Amino acid sequence: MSIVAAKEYSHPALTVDTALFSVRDNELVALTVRRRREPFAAWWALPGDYIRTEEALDECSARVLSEQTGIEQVYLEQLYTFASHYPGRWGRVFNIAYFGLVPFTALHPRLRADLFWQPLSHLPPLAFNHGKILTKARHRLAAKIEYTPIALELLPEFFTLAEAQAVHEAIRGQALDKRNFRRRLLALDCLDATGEQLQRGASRPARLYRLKPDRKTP
Amino acid sequence: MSIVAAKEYSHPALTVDTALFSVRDNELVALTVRRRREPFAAWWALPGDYIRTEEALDECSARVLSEQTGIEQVYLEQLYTFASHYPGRWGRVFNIAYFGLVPFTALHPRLRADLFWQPLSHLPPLAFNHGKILTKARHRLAAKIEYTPIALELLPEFFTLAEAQAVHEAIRGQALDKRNFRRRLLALDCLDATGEQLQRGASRPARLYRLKPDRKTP
DNA sequence: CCAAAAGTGTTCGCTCTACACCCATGG
DNA sequence: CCATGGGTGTAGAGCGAACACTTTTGG
Repeated sequence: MSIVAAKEYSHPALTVDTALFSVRDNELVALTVRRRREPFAAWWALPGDYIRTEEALDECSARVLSEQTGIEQVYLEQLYTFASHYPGRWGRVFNIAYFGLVPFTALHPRLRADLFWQPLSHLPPLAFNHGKILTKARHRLAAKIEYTPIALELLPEFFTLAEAQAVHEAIRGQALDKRNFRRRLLALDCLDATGEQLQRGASRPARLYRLKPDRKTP
Repeated sequence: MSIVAAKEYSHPALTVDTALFSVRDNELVALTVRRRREPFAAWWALPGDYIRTEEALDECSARVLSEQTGIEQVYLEQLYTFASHYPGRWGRVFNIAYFGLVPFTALHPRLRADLFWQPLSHLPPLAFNHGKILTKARHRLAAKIEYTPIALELLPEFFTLAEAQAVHEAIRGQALDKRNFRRRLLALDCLDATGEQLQRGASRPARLYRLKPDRKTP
């Protein structure tokens, strides 16, 4: 890298935009925000914002989710950086895209009219290049679920094995064998059986598990 | 993303820096450039530059490699984006890091005094955060070699199976079984046997292969 | 006692691994 | 004929996939 006066080069705007997934009724959904301003006023967009001076990238993604959706404590990882150009005063924009997973219950109580969980099977067009970001995030999720227990981040703190299986089935889009699923998940040794049970309806109660507190991030 | 006047936010410098790997004498090496200017004058750095206006990210990585090393036709993929801060007039810098693979022969004829292939076993300190970038690139390479034939990008157009095996062994740092390696690689169905043979020294000639022309990028 | 979801083992086939000898060539 | 690296097959172990019944509870 040859250092020269930086002003000879473009100093464009940088945003962090986050594709945030959850699972509702056994269906994979992504969070969108209704835009209020031009460009793309009234379109759905991913939560995102310009990066603030001195802010770290991971912090920025978490801050924006907190401000725009009220969600805290999200699993986040960096996804990809895109370069775009828009006519008018915005000009060149770089999006540093993040990829996030939350339990559906994390947002539900605060869901407002300008926030909406889009089922991935019926996505509307999104503002800017957010459709492309979401597509890439979806591929990352589909790939990563095959070799890490990352999908457990979509569940609340305590969950049953049946719930864990439903989440995996929603992402993979196909049914899994119950015995094989349980054996493999427990073999990863990342779950603690709490001893508690969940009684739901007219059936045998299910044991509740949670992620081991000292596990590595998936 | 709420659109506001962009000038309320930081408009920092953006660089693209590329960790370029090759294999020399069965050892994994990374290309570094000797810096001429402050900061970090005379330190080794990864090839990189500021992004030019209107330039796409992939193009920028390829351009910088071409300008600074003369290498064309490199396998490149985006790696990660880092945010750093340096005192003085440079201030905030974002590095969009790339990860590249080339046959060792691609550079050798043009190797100049300010370019050096660093053996990864004896890395000097690098300028800026380039040591961190290189570490991350190395992890990506080690992970990806396990499930894609990406390491073949380190070989010239025509190569023997023994050469392919040597490259994998250099990256993994351990010897592999010859029969198992060949069986697996050929089973991927990404190689064409050219029918040509390579005679080298006092031994049976080796068949030459090349990547199938219509293969997908690894 | 019936409906509903939870929980539990075994068999089979395939894939991965370990392993040793003959072949073609140049000197 | 000897040294050098190229090329080949098979047997055993481990892993993942397929598959059905019993248990616990509420109504």
